[in-house]
Amino acid sequence: MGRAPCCDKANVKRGPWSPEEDTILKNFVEKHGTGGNWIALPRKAGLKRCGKSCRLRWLNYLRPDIKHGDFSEEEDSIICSLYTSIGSRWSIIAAQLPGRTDNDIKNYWNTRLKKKLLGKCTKDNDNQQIRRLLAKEAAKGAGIRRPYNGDHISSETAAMSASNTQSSSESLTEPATGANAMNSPYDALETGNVPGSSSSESQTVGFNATHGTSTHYYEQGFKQIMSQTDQYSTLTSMLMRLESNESDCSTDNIPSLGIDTIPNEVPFYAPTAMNVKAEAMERPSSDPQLNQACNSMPALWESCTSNSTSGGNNYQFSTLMNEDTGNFSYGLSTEMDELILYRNHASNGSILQVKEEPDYSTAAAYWASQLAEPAKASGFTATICPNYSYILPSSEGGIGTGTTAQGLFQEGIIY
DNA sequence: AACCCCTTCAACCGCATTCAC
DNA sequence: GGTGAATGCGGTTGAAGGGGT
Repeated sequence: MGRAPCCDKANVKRGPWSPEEDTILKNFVEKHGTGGNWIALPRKAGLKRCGKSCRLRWLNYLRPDIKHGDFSEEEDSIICSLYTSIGSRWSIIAAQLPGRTDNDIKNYWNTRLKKKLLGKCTKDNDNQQIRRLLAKEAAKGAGIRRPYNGDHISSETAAMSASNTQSSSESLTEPATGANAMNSPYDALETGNVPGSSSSESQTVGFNATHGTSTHYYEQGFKQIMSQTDQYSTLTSMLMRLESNESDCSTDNIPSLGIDTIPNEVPFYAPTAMNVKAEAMERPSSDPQLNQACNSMPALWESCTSNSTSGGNNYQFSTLMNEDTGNFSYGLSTEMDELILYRNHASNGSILQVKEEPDYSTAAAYWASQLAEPAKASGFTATICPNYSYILPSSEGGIGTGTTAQGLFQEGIIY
């Protein structure tokens, strides 16, 4: 049996609101407020409307601070940026655009903005291009970075939902400051002026958390890392999805969580310059250049992957491609990065079994001694990755979020 | 003038979440 | 803690209007 209707459908008017109805509703709400009860409001106001309909009419049309009319370039950028970061969470996006309603923004995106971006794409590679355009549109606008920096991950949902109360969280539109500030991620890419890349800042990479459970561990670890990225909110939502399905996080079940579809979705290409795509662990790759790299180092690859799945020192050899530049970089990630990935390989299958301390020094040394030269010899450029994340395919057990190159680069090991 | 197609956007619907008891 | 009601949210629908033929 379905849910009981909220009102008597036979006795309520539906369809467009008349000016008279608007006047009645507007006068009533301005005089009495909503009384905290939309269901009872139409009866009190003398309207033959469903309470939900009244609420919608008021919120989307009648309330005094509604802004009608065309969207500005800045608003476009904000929408692009947030859509790229968090997807179709229109109420959160609307909270960043005073006077705009979620319905407005949703309609605007679906009918115009998306087409505007698509119009710039060629027919052959729309998906690739729209991602890049989104990233670039987003990078143009509003300095939206690190949207939830400083908040406990578990409180993200609340912070997002309570969109009007941001006292404890950083405003979405407030530009990043301090070591994390960056005019545009593209700037960093072009200039090599990587935040946190100086020697004095290199020690900030690592994880200071003391560890109880993996949840605590990656909350702390990811918070620290992702506070330096544009992708914090994206990854947070991803992690929360996994957290909510903890008991199902076996290797076999990862695909059922839908995680392996994420890389194809626009929202998971956050508005960074990098759009780094992970090709790691997916051999053979569709990319010949990547295959060449992998094939030139089979022993290393096997060594790394076998170590990774053993539950021991989980160093992961990764080959990352920067979609914007076409350059490749090599990385070596430690357990922090593969928390999601490798917890599935733990002998008992428990996600709580993770190594406590990611060891970037060792990882970096390993890179330097074992991987850097072969990488160089293969003719690949190690691209500086100031802030990035990557998403691994599920073929080897799930997804991971990467900080490998960042850690290594900040250690000053790479070139 | 009539018809068709397309775009826009207000409104609806059903589900999820929150709230009150 | 459980339950039902209220609210919030995002996807979808369909009426209205504009432009082209």
